[in-house]
Amino acid sequence: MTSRQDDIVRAAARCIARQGVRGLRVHDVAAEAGVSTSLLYYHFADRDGLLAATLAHVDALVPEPRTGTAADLTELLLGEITDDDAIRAGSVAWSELRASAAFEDAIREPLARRTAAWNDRIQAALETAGAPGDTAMLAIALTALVEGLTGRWISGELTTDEARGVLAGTVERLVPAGVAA
Amino acid sequence: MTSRQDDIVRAAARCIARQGVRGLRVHDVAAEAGVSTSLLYYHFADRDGLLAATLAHVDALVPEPRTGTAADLTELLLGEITDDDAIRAGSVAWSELRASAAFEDAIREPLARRTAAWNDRIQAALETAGAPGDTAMLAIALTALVEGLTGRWISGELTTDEARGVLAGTVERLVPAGVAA
DNA sequence: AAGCGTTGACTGAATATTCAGTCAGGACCT
DNA sequence: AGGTCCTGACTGAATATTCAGTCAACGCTT
Repeated sequence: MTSRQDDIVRAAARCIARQGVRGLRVHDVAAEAGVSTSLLYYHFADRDGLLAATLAHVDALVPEPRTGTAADLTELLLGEITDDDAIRAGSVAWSELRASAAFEDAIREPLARRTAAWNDRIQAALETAGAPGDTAMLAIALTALVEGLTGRWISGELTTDEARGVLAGTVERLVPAGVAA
Repeated sequence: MTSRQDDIVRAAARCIARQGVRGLRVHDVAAEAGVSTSLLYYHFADRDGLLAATLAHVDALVPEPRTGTAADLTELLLGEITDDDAIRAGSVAWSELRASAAFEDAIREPLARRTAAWNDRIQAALETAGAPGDTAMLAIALTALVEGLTGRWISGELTTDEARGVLAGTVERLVPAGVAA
């Protein structure tokens, strides 16, 4: 991956955050990267190839799951919903990918892989915290809850604070009090 | 609404279930309905008009919120995730709309209205059931959880039974045992 | 060092494709 | 005849894709 390819892929990621996968225009990507449209076709086979490279790039950006400590759990989850622009852009892209997965087989596998990693990370945090019961199930529920709240958040139905409040309140109810300390 | 209009609207709904709102092509709708593209423009002003009629149609299919009884709560929520084709198609469309709302202002308001009605219904069920605490917040959390799980379900990461299992298990944890009885 | 051939990166302009939307008119009714 | 429902053929705008050719840099020869 040359630096120019990298520029293009990063530009594509920004465009996706703004317009969604299906709103992605090669012309826009070229403009965003400050190169000619043709160059995209020099470096990538076609629009789909560019898309694949961009997904791989975004995928690689996510830090590897670390084993969380007890204190991390709530923080880990709340970290997905903040006023940080990069976080919000990531959430928009994620939500877009999630919805697109129903129609485009190509993105299911990477999406599933990342979801699984996220679930594992949350489950590890739950177990470190000594949460009782089926922690695997609980982890899925928590990450799904975050995704659901994120959807409300980015579609403007909940403010950042409201979404965070609901999330924090629910975690408190789901995971016995001592754990969050 | 003539029967032909109805055919078209139903065809559009099927197309949306397959391709999503943003993947909806008027040509495909016409083919699905077995009529010419031109006829769509005879019956509807434009693509957006067709879309609006289709959304209204789908909307009308959803039963009016009734005051739920205690026994209803879990059932009410689980009803969103079943092997019924119509339910699944509705979920796909809903998820698509939710993701699109980040990019298209036009659909935010109707989406928010339906979400609010759904939240109210769940909150009412919670109160009838005598659930303690902030029932408004809990209702939001539960509906958001359903949306999150639905996303996993329609993107193939969870089977119907797995999604239902996680949902049922989480409701049980969130709402004190006696309530579900 | 100066000339020469070659290559990889890149561009502008042209072309191909996709798609919503239009229009003139046909069929069928009353 | 006149209205209603309907169609096939078309258009224009937006978009993706291709292509011929430019340019700077590099190695090789003398």
